[in-house]
Amino acid sequence: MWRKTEQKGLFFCRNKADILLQIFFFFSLLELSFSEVYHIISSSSSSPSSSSSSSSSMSNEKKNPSQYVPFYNNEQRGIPGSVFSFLSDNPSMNDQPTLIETLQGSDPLSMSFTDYLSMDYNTLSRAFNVPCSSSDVISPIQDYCSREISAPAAVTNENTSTPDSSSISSSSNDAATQQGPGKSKEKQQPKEYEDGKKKSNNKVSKTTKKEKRQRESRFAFLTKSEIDHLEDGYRWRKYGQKAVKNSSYPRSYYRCTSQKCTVKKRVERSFQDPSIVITTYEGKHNHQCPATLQANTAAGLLASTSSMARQSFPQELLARLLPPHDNINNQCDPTAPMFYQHLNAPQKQQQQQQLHLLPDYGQLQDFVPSTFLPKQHP
DNA sequence: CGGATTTGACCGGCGC
DNA sequence: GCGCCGGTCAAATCCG
Repeated sequence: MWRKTEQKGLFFCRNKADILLQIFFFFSLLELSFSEVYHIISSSSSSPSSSSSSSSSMSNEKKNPSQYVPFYNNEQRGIPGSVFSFLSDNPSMNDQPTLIETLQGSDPLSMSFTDYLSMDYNTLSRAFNVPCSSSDVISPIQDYCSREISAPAAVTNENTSTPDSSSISSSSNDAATQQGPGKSKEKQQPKEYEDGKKKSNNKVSKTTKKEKRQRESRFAFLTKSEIDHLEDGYRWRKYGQKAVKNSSYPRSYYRCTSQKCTVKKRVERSFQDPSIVITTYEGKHNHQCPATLQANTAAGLLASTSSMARQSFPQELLARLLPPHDNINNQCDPTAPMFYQHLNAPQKQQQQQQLHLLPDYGQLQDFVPSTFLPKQHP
């Protein structure tokens, strides 16, 4: 599925913040919150403090956020620092504001990864204490975003100038706002939440629409790809295509094919850089990712209950996902063979063979550099 | 033949 | 009120 896009060169981690954003994006697709992920980590951790934390305690009471948010800067609070240790590899980390401190006024436990994806890139960068050059960050649509979600902003980098790189962007507003000068910003999707209703039944008051509008989560990301419709593990049905003003590339509209799932996405190409695909997701899936389910079933990892299925996957994922410092430090090395696009033919073949031996992680296989994946021992 | 895609028509919001 | 535009519908068409 995503292997197609890998061959075209999909994601490219430029720095730690990019990696984090991609991880966040993945977890957002799983609709996992920090607390859920931390619980998954802690339940498998060998440390006494974390292994003793039970699921019941998690669900029954709301404790200090520092106990559940892995980015909290204090291992003495029971955080499995090794898991997210790459986030604090800076010796002066203790002097830096933690994610919690940075996100003043936010309840980290109540935030999903989707919420974090909606944060400002600078905020994330500060919170994670990762470098973020000024040229990496643009916030051209923050004003628009404020209409819908409290503090989202575009998250991307300058890599449109680097041919083989791609960026990941998070925003609650319409990705099309990045395309053209201004015109669309005030007119973005006033009725896109009226999905599935007959036109004759669409007489909904403005206030109702506004309320519904605020409930929907939405984010967009940019991908350098020759393929318009990127596989993300979910099944989509195309229900429309429109020409985009000031762009020679059409915009495609997709709807999740799962029953009662109202998630939609739009796919379009940037008219400024046609090699960039702008994918805008809207809403949250009310079901599991079919690709994940399939992979877990095939690998015999799928538990009988959906809750176990949700946990087993990221639990293993996190153990594999987070690399040692050396790997992280190498992310900025453009020569590092992290993705197919950087591999020569034999390497690509080898990588592809390895991937075929692995469980299908759906979109993760594209988010996570191949070096993060477990090595296959004969 | 059933599901997915295409594509023209239609609707509603918004600016003028 | 009118026209533009984004978003959606649904019949026609395609395809495995």
